Amino acid sequence: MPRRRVPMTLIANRRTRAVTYTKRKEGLMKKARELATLCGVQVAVVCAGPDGAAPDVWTTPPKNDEDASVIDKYLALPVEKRAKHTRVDYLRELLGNKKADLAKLQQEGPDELKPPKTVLDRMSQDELQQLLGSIDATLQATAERRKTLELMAAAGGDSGGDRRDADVPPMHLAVPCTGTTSAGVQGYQHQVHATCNPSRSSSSTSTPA
Amino acid sequence: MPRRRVPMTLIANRRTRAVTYTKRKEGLMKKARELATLCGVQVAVVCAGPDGAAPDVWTTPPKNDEDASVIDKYLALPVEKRAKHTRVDYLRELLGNKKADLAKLQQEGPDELKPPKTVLDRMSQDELQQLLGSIDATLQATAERRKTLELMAAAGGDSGGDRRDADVPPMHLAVPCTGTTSAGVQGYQHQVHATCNPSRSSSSTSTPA
DNA sequence: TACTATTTATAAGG
DNA sequence: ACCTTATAAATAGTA
Repeated sequence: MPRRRVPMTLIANRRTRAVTYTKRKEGLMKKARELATLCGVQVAVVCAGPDGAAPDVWTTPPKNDEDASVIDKYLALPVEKRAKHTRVDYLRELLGNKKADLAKLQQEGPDELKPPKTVLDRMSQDELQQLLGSIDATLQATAERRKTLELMAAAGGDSGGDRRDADVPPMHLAVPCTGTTSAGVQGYQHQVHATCNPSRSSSSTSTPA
Repeated sequence: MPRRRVPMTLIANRRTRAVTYTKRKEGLMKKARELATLCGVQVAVVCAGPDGAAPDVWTTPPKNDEDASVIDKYLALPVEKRAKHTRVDYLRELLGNKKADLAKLQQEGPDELKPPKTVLDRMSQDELQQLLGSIDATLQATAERRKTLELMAAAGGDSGGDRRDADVPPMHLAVPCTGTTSAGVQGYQHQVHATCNPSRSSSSTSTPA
C-alpha cells in the first residue's frame, strides 16, 4: 500500500511475493491478536506455508491455566514433538481414550463412525497434522468459551441482560489467516472421500527455505 | 487507530466492542483475501461470533470447480442449511459414507476409532458446527494444495528449481480471523479428555521465505 | 450506517 | 535479511 498502489493480482516475482507473504502474514497475525484482545474473542489463524510445509497456525491463547484441556496440552508441545503424534492412534488418544468411561456411550451408535477413521487413516502425515491444528484450535476455543460461560453464570446468569458496560466479553475465533480456519497440506496421496478422484503428489516433511 | 490511539485491552463498552468487532473482522477478512490473492495462497479465517452464534468462517475459494470436493460443496451450502447438518450422522456423511468402498479399509483397525465418535456425540451443535468449519477449511486447503502440486508437476516437475519469476505460487492458509483456524463454541457440557493436565498454549509454525 | 482525522500497514529502496 | 520512508489502508470517534 505504500510507494505504489499494488495491483490485486498474484505477484509475479517470486522474491517479492515471498517478502510480501511474510510481511502480510505478520500483519494478519497482529490484526488477529488485536481483535482477540480488544474484543475478548477467540481468534485463530492458520497459514499453509508457501511450499506446503508445516502450516502456520496461531490461536488465541487460553486465559485460564486450570481449564487447559488435552488440546491445550497438545498445543503446548514443541512443534517437533507434535509431528510425531500425527498418526491416527495418537489422534484417538488426543480425542479421548478413556474406554471405560466411553463404554456406556458406545451403545448409542455401534459401528457407525468408522468412515471417519478410514478417512483419517488415508490421510498423509501432513494432512493429519493440519487437521489436528484445526481441531485443536476449535476445541481450545470451545474450552475457552465454556470457561467464559461459567464465569458469566457465576457472576450472575444474565442471559438477556442489558447492562451497558463492563460486561462479559463475547466470543470470537478467527483465522485471519486470516479468518477462516484450515490448513494447507503438501502431499495428498489418497482421496478424502470416496467420491473424489484420486491423485497424488510428492510428499515430504521438509521445511525448506 | 484513527481519532485516538486505542489501548490494547478489552474494550469495556459493549456496543463499542461490538462495532469494533464487526469492523475489524471485516478488515481481517479483507486482509486474508488480499494475502491469498497476492501470494497465491490458501487462506482461511474462522471467527466465532460474539455470542457463540454460528462461527464466521472464510476460506480461499476453490479455483477449479471441477475439483470441488464434498467439502467444497458443503462450504457452498447457504449458512442456514449448514446449520441443519451439524449432527454426527451428517458429519459422517460429509466425511464419506460409501460403505461399500470403505469396507476394505475397515479391516485395518476394527473398532479402534469409536472414542472420537463418542466425543463427537457429546458435543453440542455449535461445537460440531465449529469443528466442521475447521475441518472443512483444512480439507479444502488440502484439496487446493493437491491441485497446485498437480499443476506444478504438469508444468514440469521442478522441485529445487530456481527460476526467478512467474513461477508456481506458494501455498498459504490463514485464518486471520481473523486468522487462524478453529472456532469458538458456546456450550461445553462435557470434557473432551480425561487424561490431560492443564496448561496453556498458543502455537505458531512459521515457514517463511 | 456514513464520514473523517489519524493511526497502521507496508511497497520500494537502502 | 533487516531498517527506513513515503504512501495506501484501516479504523475510533463522531454525526
